[in-house]
Amino acid sequence: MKSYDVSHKLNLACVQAIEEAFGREVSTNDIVLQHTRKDFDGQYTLVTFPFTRYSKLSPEETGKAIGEVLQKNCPLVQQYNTVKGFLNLEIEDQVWLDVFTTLHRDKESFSMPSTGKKVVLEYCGPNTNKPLHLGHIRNMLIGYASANLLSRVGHQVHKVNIYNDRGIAICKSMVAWKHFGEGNTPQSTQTKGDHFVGEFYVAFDQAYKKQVEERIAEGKTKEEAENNAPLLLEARFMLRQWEKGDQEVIDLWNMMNSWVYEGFEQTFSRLGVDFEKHYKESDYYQDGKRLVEEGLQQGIYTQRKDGSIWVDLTQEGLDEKLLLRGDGTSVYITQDMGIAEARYQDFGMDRSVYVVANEQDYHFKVLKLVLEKLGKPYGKSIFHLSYGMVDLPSGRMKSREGTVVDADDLLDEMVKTARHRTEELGKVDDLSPAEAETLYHTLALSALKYFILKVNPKKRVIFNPEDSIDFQGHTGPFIQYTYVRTRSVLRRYKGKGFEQSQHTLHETERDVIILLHDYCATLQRAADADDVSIVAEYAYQVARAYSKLWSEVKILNEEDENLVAFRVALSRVTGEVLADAMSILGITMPERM
RNA sequence: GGCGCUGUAGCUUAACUGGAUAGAGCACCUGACUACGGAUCAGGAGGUUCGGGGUUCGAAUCCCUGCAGCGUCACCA
Repeated sequence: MKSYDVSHKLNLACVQAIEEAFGREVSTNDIVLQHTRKDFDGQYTLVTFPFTRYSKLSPEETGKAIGEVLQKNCPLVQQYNTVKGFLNLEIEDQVWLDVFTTLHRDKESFSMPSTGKKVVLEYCGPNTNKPLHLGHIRNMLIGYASANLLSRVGHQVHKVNIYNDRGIAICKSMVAWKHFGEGNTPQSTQTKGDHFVGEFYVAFDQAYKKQVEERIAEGKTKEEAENNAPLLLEARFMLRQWEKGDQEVIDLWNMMNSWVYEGFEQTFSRLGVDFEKHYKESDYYQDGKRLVEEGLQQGIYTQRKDGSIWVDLTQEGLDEKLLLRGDGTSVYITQDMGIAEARYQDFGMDRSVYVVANEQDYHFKVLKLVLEKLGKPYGKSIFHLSYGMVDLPSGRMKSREGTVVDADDLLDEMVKTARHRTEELGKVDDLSPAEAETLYHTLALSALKYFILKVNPKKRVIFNPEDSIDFQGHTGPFIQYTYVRTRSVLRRYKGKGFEQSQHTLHETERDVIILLHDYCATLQRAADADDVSIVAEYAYQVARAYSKLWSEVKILNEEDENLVAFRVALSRVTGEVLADAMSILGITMPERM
């Protein structure tokens, strides 16, 4: 809660006013204060319906009674008006000017105190047998931005990644490389490592399909053919060899995975995301077993005749769930239990956030319950930040059908578009080639990141590769452009610094100040809701309000030099808030564009 | 089939968690001091918030029901 928070002060004033007017104590939580709609006079509106039962008056009369007391007692309130059950409060301009003076003068005005809470946030979680795609991009952007947001509101955040680096999938790539690779490497073929390995995953699938067809032609049933095609048998054999620790297989596996990691690192860095630690499934997949044994000892889990271990979640409305196979090998959830434990040992976090698509909602419900039943502190700390998957107009992306939107290709495409648009406008023809390239990259990423992050993470999104992503309107580049304007003003201004002002506010000035005033509360709301799109939406509103101000008042060409100093200061703070909000989203601001 | 998620202008979306006449952007039409940066601003047109009930002073939001799409219910990960 900031000392300059007008709505908080108003909230308290309303509580007192209601007590004075009707002799009833109400809680601050009962007060619904909202920003006044544009069509009415005022900046805050109190909804008075809930208080009619105390006042025994009509909603409108209730509002008048409260408004009367507020006008008399509360120095913030200049005037009031009522419309039906809504009491609109007009705040003194000087209040807003004082708020702005604080925002402008006090370097700490947008900082937030440490909460002392440790958060581990996992995102990305790719398989190591193929390159990253649009789904991973959404995951990474949401993950990275959420981590920034949580950190911005005072938590200590650790970003981690999990590599799904073992299993049948990577074995397929390995088998295919042995057969068709001819000893080639990413270096020898000038191919990005993850793409290189991905090509063999596709090659496996094609060769496998061919084998299946041949065997069907030989008179085998479809099922027979699919289950016993030599390539598949070979991949399964390789998986078993891997689990046995066969050195040749392990070496091949290490080599191919290292190619993939190198490729991933390039994409991470291009996208501007990073991790404090990468967990590898292969290092931990055995580790959950001890926890399962523990649960079995405590009688929380049950063992069947075949030796498999299960947890009964029917009381919780779910099913019975397998935790350990009859032969003692672990399943997906077993390893996630182990990794949760490892993570707690590494970081001792208060909260563990998993940024994973909503197709795994059920899995995380189970994981949380299973660990809670064990009484582990990291059980109840689990939060699945479940986001909607990215689909194409034709439905789900399918690698087999080649409809996957590749992350690197999409980035290339965006940079190309940014270059075209920038060259078309011709505003920065004097930049050096290197500066220009940096700018195209900055704009391209802004367009892409904003496009994805402005949507509520929970919603499923449909991405049409045919439609290009906009650079105008409700977009990242528009917000960057607004920032660039504020920078342009600051570059040109040679006058004195702003101290304070007492002028009558222009409507657009008031609108901008109120938005800046709301910044910290908005960040908090976004963090509480684990919804970074709230930050994106806010940045857009600020940019729009400033653009409107730009068109309606003069800044540098205003005659009153105090007013110029004020508007320059307003431009500075606006620019800083825009840059800060966008940096949470992982978007950087150019000085010119 | 059980469970879960989603459904808002042609398209992409917002609505501060139950509040005023559902707010923007794109696309379409019209206009903007020879401009402190026009990647902008202003205006127009575009809505049965999937359908039907219910709760409430008040519902896009909560409850019931139907429809559509998707996910999940593997000794896959």
